Formats: sequence, C-alpha cells, structure tokens
Amino acid sequence: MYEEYSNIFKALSDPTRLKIITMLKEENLCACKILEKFNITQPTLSYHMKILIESNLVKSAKKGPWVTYSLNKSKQKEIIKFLERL
Amino acid sequence: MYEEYSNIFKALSDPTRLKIITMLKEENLCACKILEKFNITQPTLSYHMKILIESNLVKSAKKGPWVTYSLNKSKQKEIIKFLERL
DNA sequence: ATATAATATAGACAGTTATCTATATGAGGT
DNA sequence: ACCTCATATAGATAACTGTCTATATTATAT
Repeated sequence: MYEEYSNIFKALSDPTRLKIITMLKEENLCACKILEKFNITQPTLSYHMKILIESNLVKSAKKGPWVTYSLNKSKQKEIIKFLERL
Repeated sequence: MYEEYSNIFKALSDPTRLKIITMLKEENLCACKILEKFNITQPTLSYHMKILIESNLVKSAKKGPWVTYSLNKSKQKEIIKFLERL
C-alpha cells in the first residue's frame, strides 16, 4: 500500500512529467504534440509517458500510427482521497 | 512551479516516508518512537526526516534532548488543491 | 513492397537516492 | 565535569533515474 502510493508520487516527482499532466488537463494530446513543448528527445519523452501510464495517472489509446494520451481522472481522485485521509 | 511541486512529490515518493506521514497523522512523535517501527538505522531515519522537513510536509519542534515531529496540515491542503486543479 | 511518420526499445552514462558505519553535537542528570 | 540518551553529519557505496544515440516496431499511403 505504501509501495503503491509511493510509486504514484514518484511518477509525479519529475517536473517534466508534472508539466505533461497539466498539459493533458487542457486537452488530450499525442506524443508528438507534447514533444513540441520540451527540449528533450523523443525517446526521453517516451520514457516519461511509460512511467505515467504504468502509474495509471495517464491513459493511452492507439489511433492509427499515433497514440493519444489523456488524464485518468479516477486515479487523480483516488490520490486526492489518499491525501485527504492524512 | 513544476520544480517546487515535483520536489514535494519526491518527498512523498518513498514508502518509508509515506508510512512516517501516516504515523504522524495519528499523533506527534519523536524520532526514537518512529524508529521503533522500522528496520532502518537512526541515521537513515534522520535522513528521511530531513527530506520531509525540507519539503515542508512535516514540522519539527525541539523539546529538550528530543525532537517532536508533526504534520504540516496547511502544506497538505496546498498539495490537495494543486491536485484538484489538474 | 517501399517509404514515411509516430512511437518504443536497447544500451550507455552521469547524477541522484537510500542505505550503511563511524563520528559529532547537544541536552539533562548525577 | 562526565555520562547517557537523542539526534545530526560525514563519507562510502550499490541501486535507481533521466538523459542521450542508435535502432526497432508499427501503421499508413503510394
């Protein structure tokens, strides 16, 4: 349980990933659109997206050759509940 | 701003620190009482407490030879607000 | 079938983290 | 002054993280 939530907070513990999440709040985006906003390489972004998806903070949907990312609102609510219980 | 919050989440991203925080939810504790609940050395705990304090998640008050730790409720609320805005 | 575009994976590497042992500091009691 | 207890700091080290370059995979269009 501590392991589970510490992993979620680890996913949130990088500025790049936090910024990605705030971008996804506005609209669902493909990786190439997200990439435009950062000075990182495509494999580095792919690495970050993997972490966000494995933590269930972000959902992905393959649409043809590209992948659309969106926030997982229910996970977000779960984290807020966890913090409120503290 | 992303840097600031990512640092707070980094403080929350370790199972030991998360458990410490949930312990402090119940009652204020000195380091020696916290230490009893873990299989780590005293310097390791001291290292974790420093991270929690530097992130402002936890407050400390020196009482004689020991230090009493408590949750910083206002920081907790601040994080919840941040997450709610996502 | 080939070319192109989007994304993922592999491997390398520098920097950071969590842990330890050993030692220092600080406060109280005798 | 000295001893004891609680906590902090220093230094070492193995494991993990974020980044890169190079390459692979996957889907679409020609």
